[in-house]
Amino acid sequence: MSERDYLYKLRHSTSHVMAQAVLEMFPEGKLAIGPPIEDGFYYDFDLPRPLTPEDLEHIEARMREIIAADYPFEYQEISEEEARQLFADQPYKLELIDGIVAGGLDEYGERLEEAPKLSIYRHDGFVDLCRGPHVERTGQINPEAFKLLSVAGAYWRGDETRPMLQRIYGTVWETKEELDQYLWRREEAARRDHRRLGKELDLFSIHELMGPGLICWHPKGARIRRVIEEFWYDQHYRHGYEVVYAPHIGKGDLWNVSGHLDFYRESMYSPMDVEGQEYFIKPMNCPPHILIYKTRMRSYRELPLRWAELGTVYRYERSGVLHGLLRVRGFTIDDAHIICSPEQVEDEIMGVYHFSLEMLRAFGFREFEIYLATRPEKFVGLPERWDQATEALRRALDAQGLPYEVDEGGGAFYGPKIDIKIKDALGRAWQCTTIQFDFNLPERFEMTYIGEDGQEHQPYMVHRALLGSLERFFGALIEHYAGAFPVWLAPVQVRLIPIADRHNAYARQVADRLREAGLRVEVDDSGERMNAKIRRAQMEKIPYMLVVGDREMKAGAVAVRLRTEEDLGAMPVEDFVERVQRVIADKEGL
RNA sequence: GCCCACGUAGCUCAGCCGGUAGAGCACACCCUUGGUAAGGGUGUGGCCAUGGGUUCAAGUCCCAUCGUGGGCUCCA
Repeated sequence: MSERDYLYKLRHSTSHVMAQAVLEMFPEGKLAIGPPIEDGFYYDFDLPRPLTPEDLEHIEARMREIIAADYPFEYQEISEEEARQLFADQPYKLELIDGIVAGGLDEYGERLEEAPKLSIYRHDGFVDLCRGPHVERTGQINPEAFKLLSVAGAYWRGDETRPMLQRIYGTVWETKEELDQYLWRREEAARRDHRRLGKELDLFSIHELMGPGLICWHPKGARIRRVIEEFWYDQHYRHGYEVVYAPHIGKGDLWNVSGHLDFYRESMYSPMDVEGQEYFIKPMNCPPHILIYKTRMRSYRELPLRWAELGTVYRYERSGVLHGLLRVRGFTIDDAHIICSPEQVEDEIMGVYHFSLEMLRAFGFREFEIYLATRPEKFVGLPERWDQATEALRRALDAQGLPYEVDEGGGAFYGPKIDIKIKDALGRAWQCTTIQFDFNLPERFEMTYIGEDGQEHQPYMVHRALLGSLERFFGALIEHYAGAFPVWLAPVQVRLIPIADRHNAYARQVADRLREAGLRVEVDDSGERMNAKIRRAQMEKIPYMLVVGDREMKAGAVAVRLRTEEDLGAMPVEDFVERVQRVIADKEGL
């Protein structure tokens, strides 16, 4: 959203109107910042007491009065002195002024490009330090088209060592219709929330008794996981990978060599004592893969080695960050490590990137956010190697021709990376694919291979996950399809619905035939009426409902109803099998 | 971890100003055998998250803990 956009101005202006209303309620309140954001705006305040939902109603009501009064927004450039005087009792504003004057920092603490300039916006009695731009008058805000949504805690400048402020989120649009549409979108997103669908569709559960962030996969969720895993193994063998398996715990010495105890300890669980030795649950899969590499002398002729593992790891995550399947404490990475020569690394990166998009597309994802994350402040390895590696990643991205953003300083301490994200139902982006260079481990484990020249060389190592983790990817899949999985993934593909009990035997006979053809089938022989059976199958989002009664029994047929409510009428069982097998092979359609 | 809110039957939720717990769905049994989204009846089911406190009396008020949700910070 550009600063020139009307919506940007509208949201920014609404945020000021809200701040005025809040300050009138709490004259001693302190203002932090209040920018427009995607779909709305927020404003951070330091207030004498927590806000309640009722407060939001009062604030909204007062905002409507301010809007109705149609005050003009007035822009004014001021000197540093004037600014300091004006905001003398607003410590956060003073800090902002310090930033702008001293370092040319904007309200987020980011460096400003243009020369620092102090300006304010006024309307009615309210003044705010602000670059603008704004709409001309408060009356331009449609009182029917805004809504305050929630109050949340937020650290001043996003720094957890600074004070916790109260943030009010709001949304505003040009028309009431647009607001209603937005609110409807939010409700729709909540309806397809993977946590809700996971319960409704009996896919997975999380238990207080088990521990937060630990997932139990139910039979139906596990069915889907198995399909994903089988497809994944198949694709990896096709792409020249080998599969390896490694233990889930390892001695402290291993994690010392790898550097995890130095760099990653805060994400690792406390050690367990085994005969006086410390063992740790693995937070990553790389070290054992390297041990496999080091079991013998390696020749350049073997490279590249591509070793994959669906490796389950456990990481400590702060309790507040856990989120359904998307952020958990135990998860299975669809991991692989590519060990290759420096000359091979660019092709390997290219190959992984291509493979990744192929994989994500197979699961129906079409929109991605792609990032190239570069060297962070804290890093290991030589800067020249970083540059070289970053360039290799950049060339791979350019070759594919998809738009990407550069995340400056967002790389891991051991190497630059490419990340691919997909979005969840509420618009939050979640990382799936990550392709990262690793300058650290080959060094630490003294990995070598014998080159064409008969000398020892250190190989390059690329660490990559395509789906990210099976848990997170499953969560994204659930939301993406709102639980109506494509046929190849659906835990139950076909439900047989006998009209009366006398059709049960025929239904079972058909089910046997379908199972023989490799389909996942269930017979609903509950004593319910057909309508109830259909309703139940419909709510379970089963792709095919096969109704069988006297007519079908006589004809050796099935009456096919799709979950889209389309009725295909009766067809011979073999025709149905053929249709479904085609749909499964296509990975789409019904 | 931090801020705020929440935690009542397997699920979704009522439960007033403190006076000993309720609905729908699900589940079990009985009747019904019905052609494309809920047939009817009967019944089972609750340590009101956990532990303290206030009170004659706590699902209800207070505190702590655990868990969940919305955010912040951090990550696959």
